[in-house]
Order: sequence, then C-alpha cells, then structure tokens
Amino acid sequence: MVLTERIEADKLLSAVNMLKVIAHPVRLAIVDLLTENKRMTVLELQEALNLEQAIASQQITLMEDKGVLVAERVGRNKYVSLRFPKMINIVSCLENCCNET
Amino acid sequence: MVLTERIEADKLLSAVNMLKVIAHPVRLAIVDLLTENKRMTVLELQEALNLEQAIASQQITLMEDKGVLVAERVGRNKYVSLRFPKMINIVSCLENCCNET
DNA sequence: TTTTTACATAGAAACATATCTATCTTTGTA
DNA sequence: TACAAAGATAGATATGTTTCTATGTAAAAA
Repeated sequence: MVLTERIEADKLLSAVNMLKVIAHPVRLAIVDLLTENKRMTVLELQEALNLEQAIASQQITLMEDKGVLVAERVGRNKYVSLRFPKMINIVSCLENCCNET
Repeated sequence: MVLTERIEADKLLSAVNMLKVIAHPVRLAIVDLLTENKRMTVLELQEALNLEQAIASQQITLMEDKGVLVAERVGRNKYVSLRFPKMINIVSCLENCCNET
C-alpha cells in the first residue's frame, strides 16, 4: 500500500495500533473504568467487569505492552493506570464525528 | 462482562464497532483519502493505495456494510464517500489524547 | 455482438486474536 | 513452614480477519 498525502504512513500505522487496542469491549471498558478511578488493581478490574482471572491478566498485559497502561507493583498487587488519561475522549469524539453529516 | 457505570454497554459496543472498522491500515487510509477527495470510485481508491482489485472491493464493501461509507452507482463506476465526513478527526483526537500526560 | 472495463464474490489458505484450562510464581499471612 | 491471595503464563482450541485466486456480472465501447 502506498502512502497517502494527508497523513504520513507511519502516523497512520501508529494510529491503527492504538485503535486496535481500544477496539475491543473488555479493553475499552478498562479504559473507561480507569478514566473514573485513575488507579486500580488487576483484581479490581477483573471483578468490576466480571472477567475470568486469566482474561483480566492477559488483556491488561497486552494493554501495557501496547503502551496504553502503566503498572506499578505493590506487594502482591499490581496497580494499573492509563498512560494517557484523556484516551477515553476518543469515544465522545467518535460520537461527535458520527452524528451529523 | 458487566456494564460500566460511565458508558452504557450498548454505547461502548457501538464505539467498539466503529473503532474496529478504522483500526486497519487500508481502511483508515481510505477514510483519509475520502476526507480530502470527498467522492472517489473504487478504482481510484484502488490505484491511489496500490491495492489489488479484490482487496479494494472487499474492504470498501465491508466499510459500507458497517455504515462508514455510502455508495452511489453511476454506470459501471461506483462512487463512495464518507458517511461521516469528520471521521478522520479521530486520528488527531488520538494524537491529542496520547501526547501529554 | 464481442470485448473491455469496473466491480463483486465465492472459497481456500494464511494469519491473527481471543478464550479456556491448568499450572506456576511471588508475596504476604497464619 | 504451610497456606492463601494476586497475578502471570503456557498450550490448546476456537473464532475471526485478511488475503489470494479465480470466476462471475453488468454496463459501456468497439
């Protein structure tokens, strides 16, 4: 695929990578909860979203790897928070974009 | 998975569906090109992005099905345009969200 | 009426993602 | 020390997505 003129190819690809992370119901819900709560443990997220333990851990690890979450270990807990607290804005941006013609 | 308090479950899911459509390099590039050109044929998009004919047709059909593009047939050409012209804003929104902490 | 152009689509193969089950590690606590 | 709690991870399976090849169709041009 050739580059577009408006958006350079690398910028487009990094946007795609971010979009892929949040284009998933569990992961977007995690972003949403962390927007409100700022800092939660894996277990808190797991319980708030009623997830299997392994799913919570796997998705959170993925989100860390992709640079969406940052984590801090405290004893046997792991606290995670949004690397970019305003990330949830995407949802209202989408709503704005997709309502008027 | 349980609903979050901040964003209702159905709103979250429809956001996820839109995000999935644009979380793909070819499809985001199509959005980008149509932001500039407003109205293009399948062939024009195919050539601008250097795609195989089948890929262009398949991705454009998918984007129509998901409500991102609208199409109009004229003779043997099919003109497509963005259903929501401001959709590309998502990219700059992402940039804004993901730069400052 | 044959050919070409623009586009669609079916079916297979390739690849990616998500989920499940089970097990493992680390840390705190009885 | 033994146990429980919090989390990680491996491997299997399931599911979904993307791409490829080939062929089909409709409209225009020759």
